[in-house]
Amino acid sequence: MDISNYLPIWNKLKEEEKETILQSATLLSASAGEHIHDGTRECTGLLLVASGQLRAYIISESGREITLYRLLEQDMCLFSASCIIRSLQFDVLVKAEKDTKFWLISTETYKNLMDKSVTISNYTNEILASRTSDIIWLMEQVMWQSFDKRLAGFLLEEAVLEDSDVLSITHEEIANHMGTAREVVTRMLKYFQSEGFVSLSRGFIKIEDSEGLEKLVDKEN
Amino acid sequence: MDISNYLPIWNKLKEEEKETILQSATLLSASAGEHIHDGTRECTGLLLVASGQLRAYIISESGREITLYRLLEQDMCLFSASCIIRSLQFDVLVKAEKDTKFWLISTETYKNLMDKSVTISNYTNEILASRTSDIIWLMEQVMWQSFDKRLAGFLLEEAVLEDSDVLSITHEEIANHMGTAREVVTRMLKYFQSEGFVSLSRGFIKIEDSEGLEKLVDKEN
DNA sequence: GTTTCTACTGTAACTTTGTCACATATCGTG
DNA sequence: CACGATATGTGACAAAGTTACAGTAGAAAC
Repeated sequence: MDISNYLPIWNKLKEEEKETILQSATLLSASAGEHIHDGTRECTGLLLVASGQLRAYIISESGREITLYRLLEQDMCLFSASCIIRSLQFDVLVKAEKDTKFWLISTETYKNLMDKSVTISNYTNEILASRTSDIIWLMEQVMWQSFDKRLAGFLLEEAVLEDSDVLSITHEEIANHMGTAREVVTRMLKYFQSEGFVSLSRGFIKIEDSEGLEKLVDKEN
Repeated sequence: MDISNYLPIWNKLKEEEKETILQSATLLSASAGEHIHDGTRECTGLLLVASGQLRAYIISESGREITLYRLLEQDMCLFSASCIIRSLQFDVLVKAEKDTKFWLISTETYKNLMDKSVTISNYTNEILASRTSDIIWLMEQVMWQSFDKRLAGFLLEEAVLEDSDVLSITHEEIANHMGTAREVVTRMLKYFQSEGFVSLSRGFIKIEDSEGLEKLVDKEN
């Protein structure tokens, strides 16, 4: 399985462009928990996920985190390559949430490709726009959704990603995804448990009533 | 004064591209307060500000607003043209904050240019990345800054934009910029007044001690 | 198998911010 | 000057973030 299967625009590329990509992309692995890009300006390069799951997040001076979006198979991460696009002036961190394989394309290579190929440049646009959409969606959630709904939504989404009703996650990790404090998560989870939505044990959350959680998410007020 | 002075990449364009832009761009005006793009999917087109000031913002179901960024002379607004870039799936509204002149480039024209010119496509990338930076910066502010600092920063920035120590703005308008409730703004402004930072009157805020406000913004904790 | 250590969870008290319900004040217009 | 509309002020309460600490499960050490 080579990189061509993971680039939707592959067929639109010229032979020489394909060749350049094949030559310069290296397939790497990261185990769950490993840091891939630490947000400093040193350019990691362009990431294209082959399998597994990455998490892009920002972190405050005091160590508070919030997940901006996740990267699954075929997703491409531009923010780890801020040096390609001058105007990216912020520190997004990327770490593996599961064991992950990904291609790394060097920034020089990609920069060259972008400068020559409209196809690649326009594809980059699409990716950027798509990430921006994700971030604005997150902003809307953070600004205007009550925490109980957000947490319910997070648990349901997590169950999909894990493909299981039993989530292997700590309150602290949830807090880091959602940009809040661990105590706030604990408090709300206790409430969810008292309502019979979930049952709690150390390091695990079992979803007992996903319909109940869905109703909460969809509730009007 | 034509559009060429407002496009930094003008000199890099081919003659025919310049021609196309000159042909299709129309110079329009909007008075302060006027809506330019209402966030529905119908594509307004691409905006390029010649003079004045625009505000891009999002709005919640309950009518709460928050300003994502502002557009000044030479700034270009892509989000009013979500149909150019498929992946833009959100409703950003744009309104004039001052009397504004701007060029409107039709989406078809721009789409064609983007599909042919690497220069234009890459420039679009820069703009998108730059807006994304703004939004992430805003996210960091909203998540991790206390409200007193945010308000102090807002007042100082506003004074720069208005080039005056006397801001002609209501508490409600400030709340809409900052994504909070009017009462919260009133409460904090009263506190600022009691500290001698500002003096308040109906529809106006006078900055009496900008150093005090700056100190507040820069304060460690 | 018990002890010890560490990471995880629970909780109370308090601060800050957001919400709700009104009261009061100021300005422009008739 | 009265009236209506918009703007501001305020108290009581709710939701979420902070601080400080206590309890507890599971892994590691003995």
